Amino acid sequence: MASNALFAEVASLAGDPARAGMLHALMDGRALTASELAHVAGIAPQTASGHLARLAAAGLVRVEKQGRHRYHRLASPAVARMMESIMQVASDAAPMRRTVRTGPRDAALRAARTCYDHLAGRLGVALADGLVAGGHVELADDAGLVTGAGIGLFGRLGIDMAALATDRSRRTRLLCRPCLDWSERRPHLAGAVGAALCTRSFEEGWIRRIEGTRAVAITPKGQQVFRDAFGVRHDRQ
Amino acid sequence: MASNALFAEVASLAGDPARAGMLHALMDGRALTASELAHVAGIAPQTASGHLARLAAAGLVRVEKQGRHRYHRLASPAVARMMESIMQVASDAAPMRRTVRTGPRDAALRAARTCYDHLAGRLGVALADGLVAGGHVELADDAGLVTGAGIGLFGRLGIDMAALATDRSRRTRLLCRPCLDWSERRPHLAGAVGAALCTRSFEEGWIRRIEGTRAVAITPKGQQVFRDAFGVRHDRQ
DNA sequence: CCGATGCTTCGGCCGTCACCGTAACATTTC
DNA sequence: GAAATGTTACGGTGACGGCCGAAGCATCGG
Repeated sequence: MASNALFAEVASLAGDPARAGMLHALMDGRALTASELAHVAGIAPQTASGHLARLAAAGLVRVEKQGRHRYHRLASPAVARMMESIMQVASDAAPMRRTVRTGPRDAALRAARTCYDHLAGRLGVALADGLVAGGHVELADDAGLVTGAGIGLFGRLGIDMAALATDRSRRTRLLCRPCLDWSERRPHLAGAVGAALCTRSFEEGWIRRIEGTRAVAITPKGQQVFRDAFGVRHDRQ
Repeated sequence: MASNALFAEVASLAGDPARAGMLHALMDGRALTASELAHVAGIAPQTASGHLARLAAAGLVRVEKQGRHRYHRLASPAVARMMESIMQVASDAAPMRRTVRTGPRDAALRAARTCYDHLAGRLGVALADGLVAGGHVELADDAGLVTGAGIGLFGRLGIDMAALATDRSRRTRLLCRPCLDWSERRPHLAGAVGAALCTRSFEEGWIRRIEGTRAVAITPKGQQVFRDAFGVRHDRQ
């Protein structure tokens, strides 16, 4: 079977620690330069360059040259979903191993972070919980949908569900997807709705990025909105 | 980040051609012996044994000893979904490569096959199309749901939607999920409903396995049922 | 109890690949 | 134009890991 070789190549590319680190860093959906990626992976720039060339040739990342910089980003949401699913399997296996050493830097990540194009961590899970509790969203293991009440809520927050519909998915209620959180081990909101909610949160200043990581900080304004609109309590821990 | 090492380990395990072949063979959801897996991967039994030990230690496969045989199966649906998502990325990259040589043995696979626990290939896509066209199912990129009419249809086929509900997902309409087909590049039906439909199809003799592969053959009875219930025409090519 | 079968462990060979030093190329800035 | 910065190309080194042959354990059948 010819597809087997391609499969192995893709998985193998993701299987190198250095490349995995780079892909991980790209999971926030932003475009980074080769030097930045080399730094996060802890390798020399020329080594990173080679890795990135291979990742680009295989269609995992997309490069975009701009002046003397070359910005790299994940090639597609499909790649991000692949990363998620591998993380999922990895964290399933984790409990059986020795204690997962949670460094202090992980704390911010666990509190709130971006997961490619949507929000994850305790914030992401709390938002999903709040939406479910409020009857705005229904989530199952494999799928999710936005209710009529949810369409109204999102509309009031400036997210037009009808505008999110693509050619393929005209049923606006289906534009959401559960994404199992690797730190919380519970679902959070992904899909078009999750992405729109994340984008909106940045636009409105409800959250802001913490420099150099995928973690995000919740602003006072954000805490108020999340509490009022979604019923999310202040995250104390 | 500690999770990075686990991630790389899992991806790396899937990235070896021999192991990828074995995992691929396990994608039909059945349990196979170490010898069978060694055969499909084209390696010596002792080599396969080492691979399988590592896969089991990492939580990708589950072993089940039965007499002098040791049956291996995928550890969880999460592993199957990971495999699917990697295949997805791999097939996205494929068009850019040289022509995907489709051996004659692939023909049966393209016509109809199992994808872990549900049906894929032209049959799987045609079933999904028929269900959508008939208003029994709604499918978007990220999610799917069964309509009221769909619940009735599945009920008449002996699939009780209420019985499929788990603790987590009480909303029976959400028990379905689109799974992008690597050969057809269009979605087919996965999730609890897809799995139940596949199981039912074997029970009722609508399809039967083709020895030694994931491909399945559609029986005359099956062709009639698929045509009458789902509007699937006879698959000519 | 003995041979056959399925599976695993051990030891050694060999290819692959990640890595960096050095150097060249491209682009921006002064 | 020259220096600085970001990126790519090349060559050599070292290590990790896949592979098989041979031998050691389990289990089943006679």
